[in-house]
Amino acid sequence: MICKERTKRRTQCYLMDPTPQDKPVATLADVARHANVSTATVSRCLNSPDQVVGRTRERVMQAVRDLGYTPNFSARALAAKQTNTVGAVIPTMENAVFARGIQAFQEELGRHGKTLLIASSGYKEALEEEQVRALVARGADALLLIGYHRSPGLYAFLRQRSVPTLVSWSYDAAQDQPAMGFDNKAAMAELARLALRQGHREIACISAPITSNDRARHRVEGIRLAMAEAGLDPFGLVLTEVPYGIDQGEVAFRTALAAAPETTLVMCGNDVLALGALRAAREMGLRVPLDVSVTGFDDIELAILAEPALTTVHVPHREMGRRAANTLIQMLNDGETPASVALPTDIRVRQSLGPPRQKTGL
Amino acid sequence: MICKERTKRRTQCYLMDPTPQDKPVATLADVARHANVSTATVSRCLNSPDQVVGRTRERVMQAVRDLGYTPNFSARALAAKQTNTVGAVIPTMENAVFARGIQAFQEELGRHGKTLLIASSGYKEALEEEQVRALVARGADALLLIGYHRSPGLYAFLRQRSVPTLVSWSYDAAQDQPAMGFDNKAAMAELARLALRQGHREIACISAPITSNDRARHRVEGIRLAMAEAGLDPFGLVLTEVPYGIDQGEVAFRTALAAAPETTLVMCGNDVLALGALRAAREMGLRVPLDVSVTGFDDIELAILAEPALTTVHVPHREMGRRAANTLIQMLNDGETPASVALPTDIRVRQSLGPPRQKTGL
DNA sequence: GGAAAGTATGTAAGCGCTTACATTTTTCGG
DNA sequence: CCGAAAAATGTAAGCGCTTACATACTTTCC
Repeated sequence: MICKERTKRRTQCYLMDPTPQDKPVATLADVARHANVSTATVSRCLNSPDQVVGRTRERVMQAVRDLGYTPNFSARALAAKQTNTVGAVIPTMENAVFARGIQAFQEELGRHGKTLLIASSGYKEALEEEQVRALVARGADALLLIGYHRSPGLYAFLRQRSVPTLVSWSYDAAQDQPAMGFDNKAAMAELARLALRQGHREIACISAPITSNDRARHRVEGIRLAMAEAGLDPFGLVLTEVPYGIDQGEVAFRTALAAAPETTLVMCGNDVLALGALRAAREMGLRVPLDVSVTGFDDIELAILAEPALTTVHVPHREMGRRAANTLIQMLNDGETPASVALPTDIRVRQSLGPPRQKTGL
Repeated sequence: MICKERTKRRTQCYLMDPTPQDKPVATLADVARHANVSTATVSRCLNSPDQVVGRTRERVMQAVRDLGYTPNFSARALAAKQTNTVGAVIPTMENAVFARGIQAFQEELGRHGKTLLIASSGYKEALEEEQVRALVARGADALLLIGYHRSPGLYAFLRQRSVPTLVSWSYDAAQDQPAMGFDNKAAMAELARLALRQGHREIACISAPITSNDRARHRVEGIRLAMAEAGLDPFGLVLTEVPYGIDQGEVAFRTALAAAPETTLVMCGNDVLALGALRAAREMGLRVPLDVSVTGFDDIELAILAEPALTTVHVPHREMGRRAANTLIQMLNDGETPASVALPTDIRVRQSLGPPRQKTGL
């Protein structure tokens, strides 16, 4: 049972609730008393052990063990004005892509003694802003954010609080915000060029909503760029925007094909949508890639397991996470703004993309 | 640039680094001064607004806005001795199952004004213990843990610190630790019974390492239970233990079939391993379920997309996460230990399980 | 109109730690 | 063996907030 009514002196808790486990938790001062040194010495033992002579250190460490002392994080953060914590706001953990990148990010941070605080925004801009502010209030020393798109006010806030911030999952040479990402537009354009070379002309795109999601927007732009290069009208692209999810991909595929039955290629903004599209195609009795080709983006583990295996853009998520961590740590140490990095992506050609069906006197 | 050398008076920072963004962040006291009230009043405005009369409140809130004040989390936590933070240690975020449950957990916590702190242990017991201690040191008011298996010392620590703790993803009536989970053994036994009824006798199991993972162990036990019920030797089960991952499932499938070529059914400890098994089967030219049946556990989204679709145990992960959040919040409020809950699971019969092949005079 | 009771606000003592500066102890060259 | 420099340790002032208790101001009711 918890001692809820806070009372001035902790010992009074005993009166109200004398359960044995409510023994007050050991503090630095307890350790100091037990080891017969000052609190400063204990603190030094914990934070910079080599400033303390061996014999004393032993004694203090023994006291720490005896009392089962654990430093209080809040007190430490308050006094030292740094938390060794890095925050990250991602759209959702349910997207394997973020889970993978963030896992690597966290592992690398851990290796450097930093802790990761994750928040998710559900792809909602307002919620993201809230989460960012919450992480800063909690003392995040640095921040990892996904994509560039967010209010100028938020960027200003981050600058005012001097919180080193790194953008990820995106790379845009035109932006001056440092990033560790990849060029969504170029990557998707390359995939589109490949498809166009195979003869596709009637193209549909299933994408996440593009207004507040630069990754999604850039991918669509990539398709349009390739179409323009090939002499097609970039606005001939049939675009269907849906939220994230396999089901959504399924729905969107039906919508798109209903709107444009001539479609021979459906390029999806990510693999999850593509998987949904594949499912819809199967249910509709369309053979992939004979009747219609489908492509994805991300190269999640399941892309290769799908039937047919998904042609997609491979993104080095783990490497991105790892390197983002290193970059952020360096920003923290040097206080310098690093140059943005565009990680290379490459196309994984598999079965879901083939030449378009011959026009049989339709 | 960050003012790194800490100096006694903040203003001295200016001397070393007069960049404009280093303007000191507004504190409670600043707000109080600006609104011409005491810090206590400001604090009350923020935490229990109805204790403050309207006119004063307005004035304070205006000051808060004017100064762009954000409360300092560490200071608040230190003074109030509570953080409104719940911690969770999961094996890995890369497992969609945890991602999904935790996402729901977080959403529900958010609805109640609590923040989630996630750590991952990589399925390593020692690391998990470390993470738990770290979360407690950071002031987690409560904890969500996966499975029962952990050192008694850790449980003792949690009790001593009176941190309400809920076990999840597991349910065992024999344990007195409160849980919001499901009965892994019973669920797997049911699936095994179904398979046995179809005539399978040569069974292999691909599982995560079972020594320090009660979920995995209970699932294996479930298979053995069903085998025993059917008059088979429970230790005739060919068990292959591998780490988590599609690739691992693939490897394990080959190993298992090499060791026991007669196998007609491969029951996997989770869907990811099963997906790997499916892939291996395909590569080996085995038809599923004609030559060999495969089952999974969890019912991840992709189970239905696999070829053939995976017969598996459906687990209500989102509901589990949501209810775990509610239970934990209740524990926090009442200080009472709730009864454990076993959520119902059910079998999703799909194509990957069929009757065993006829013995053709092998 | 004034005492009692209730409301609103202020005062100030911590919460558990870090760290600048002061003091004590050790080391070491001459 | 002495004194100065270096190393180890101690002292105490915060960090930014909450909250028990004190005080001031309103109501309420006889």
